[in-house]
Amino acid sequence: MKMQKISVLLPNPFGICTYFAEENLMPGRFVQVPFGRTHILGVVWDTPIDESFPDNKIKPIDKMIDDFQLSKENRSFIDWVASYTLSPPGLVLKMALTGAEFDKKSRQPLSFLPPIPGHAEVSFSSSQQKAVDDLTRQVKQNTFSVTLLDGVTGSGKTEVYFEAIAEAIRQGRQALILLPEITLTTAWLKRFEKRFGVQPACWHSGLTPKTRRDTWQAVANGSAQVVVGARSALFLPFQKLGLIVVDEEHDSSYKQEDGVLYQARDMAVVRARLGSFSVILASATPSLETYCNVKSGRYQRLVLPERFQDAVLPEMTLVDMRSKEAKEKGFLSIALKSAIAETLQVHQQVLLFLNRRGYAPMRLCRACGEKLVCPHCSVFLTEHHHPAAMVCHQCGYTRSIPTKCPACGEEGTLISCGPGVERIAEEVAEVFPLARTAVITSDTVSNASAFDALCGQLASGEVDILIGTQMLAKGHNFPNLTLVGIVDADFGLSGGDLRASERTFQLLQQVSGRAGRSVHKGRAFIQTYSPQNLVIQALLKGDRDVFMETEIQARQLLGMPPFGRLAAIIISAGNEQLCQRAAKALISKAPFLNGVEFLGPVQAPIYQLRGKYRWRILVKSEKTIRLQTILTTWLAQLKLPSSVTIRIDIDPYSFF
DNA sequence: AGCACGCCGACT
DNA sequence: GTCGGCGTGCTC
Repeated sequence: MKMQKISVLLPNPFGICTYFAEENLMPGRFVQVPFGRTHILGVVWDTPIDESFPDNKIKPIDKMIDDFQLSKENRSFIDWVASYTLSPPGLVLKMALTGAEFDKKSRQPLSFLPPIPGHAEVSFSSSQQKAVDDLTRQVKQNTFSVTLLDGVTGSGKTEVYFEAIAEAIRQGRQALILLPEITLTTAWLKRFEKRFGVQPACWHSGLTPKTRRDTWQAVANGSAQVVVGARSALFLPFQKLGLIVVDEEHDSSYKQEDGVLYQARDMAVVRARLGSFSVILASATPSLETYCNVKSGRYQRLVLPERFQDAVLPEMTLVDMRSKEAKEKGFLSIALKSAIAETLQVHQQVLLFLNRRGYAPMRLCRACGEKLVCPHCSVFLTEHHHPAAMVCHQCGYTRSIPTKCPACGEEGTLISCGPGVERIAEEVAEVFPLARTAVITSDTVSNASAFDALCGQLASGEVDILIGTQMLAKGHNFPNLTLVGIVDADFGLSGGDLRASERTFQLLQQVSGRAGRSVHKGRAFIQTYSPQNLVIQALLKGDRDVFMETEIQARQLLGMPPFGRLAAIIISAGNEQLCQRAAKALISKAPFLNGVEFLGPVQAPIYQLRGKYRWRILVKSEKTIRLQTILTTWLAQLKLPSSVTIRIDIDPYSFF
């Protein structure tokens, strides 16, 4: 029989390889092929055959797999993401094949019951109904569109986009909902079940291999009609995707920070464009990028006003921590402490927010000035009391809390600097010994059931004071929670991060919004050392749009995204000299081009991370320039030692 | 990315 | 004398 050559994309950095097949297999077919000493799953790709590759090195495929195909839409998406992020297409395919296994058949495959679009009849206010009508019309049209669903918690965003999902199901198409933190969504799943009568398929990193395999297959064969998942769900092999909802679209966890570096919210829009369907971006505090896209008319916007007249904004009080009367000792101001006392008096609940895990962010020797740092990273070790240890928040390195200074050997001279949530809990216990407190961080609440248990405790009034990190920003409303204290509003404002202000504003606005979503009037106390700061002022006035406009102006002036393009080049190596030399070599080859700037190299803010030294180069260009092409030609010019790794981060979110 | 081969330190 | 560290080389 005559052998045909086919191009197969493999789920590894190699990507496209040529194989022999007995027939001309069409792109999208799954095949098992020999590769090195192993046999792996690949997909016949659209790429032309590499005729320069010698025939005698081409192996025949093992077998073809008939169960599924990877549609043209999915293949284009993989190619698009690869070329945009400058990642090998094979690594993007790998994300799409996580869970794909064909030889293993589940004995009892998980079946996903079809969601029932008309399971529950929902009544809407007139503005909600208008949004529902708009969104369902868009889903019906089967054309590409992006809509920002703009409304605070409690405005009925979820219920509104549920109707768009119902419409997609009625159209016989699949729907995908992306959520930032998939582990803490029991409440969301309950609402879904109430509306549709069944649970949707879930996709996240915590799935068992069996569930993963079953879910992958159910998505591929279309029997899973609705999938709710973390960002990686975007790469599932949907057969007839008709809607993507990105909930909490501003959430920075949509940016994948290792492996293939992509922004799931943006890629959702790309996926929808390739498949000609609608995307709904839902948020109470939209990202600046989305806000700008609405302004320019690229995205539509539907605003949901509060469902109830009350509970609009909590009463905001700024506490200037520079003033002497603000505090006597500790980290809670007199004003905040008396507000806590008042709240406890009337048996209402308090939330204290501090975005710092552990007891203290640093330990310092007051005899010699030594600070405890991580042996693998250039950061301070955070002191934790529960359990007691010094922990590196970058790499996880853990050691005991020393009793004497490791540098000068003095006994008892190490002091804890600054507060973490545990230290706030300690102060609360001293000042309010009778109050029942709970500390909520990723250290204390590691999974969905723990979080649910805690929500239950809070709802039933078993907790008076909740102390926690940003984990508390989201989640349901507690009607009896009427006071929010932001312990350190300035946290996150310093540092050269492009989105520091934006993120802080979003976070603090969400946290303060936890107060008084109920019949009771809510109050928020914001402790700050920089009361004149734009973010703090905007927060105080609750004026999102003014904040956004000012931030837009600042970014526009600097040519920063979304008004310009940005890529970060991170050069890392275990050998310090080698790393620096590579960085210098790279910059020396940087082309001189109009509208493109190469900034750096500089040592990364966290110079040493997990034992690797790191240098950074930032490339900034005008919006009209395709940065990827420039980067590829630039970086192809020189061969670096194999012990030096280069990472390209298009549209970077992290700058350390 | 895996997975091999290959050349130098602490153990039965 | 071996087990094993991860440096570099290869996979259609």
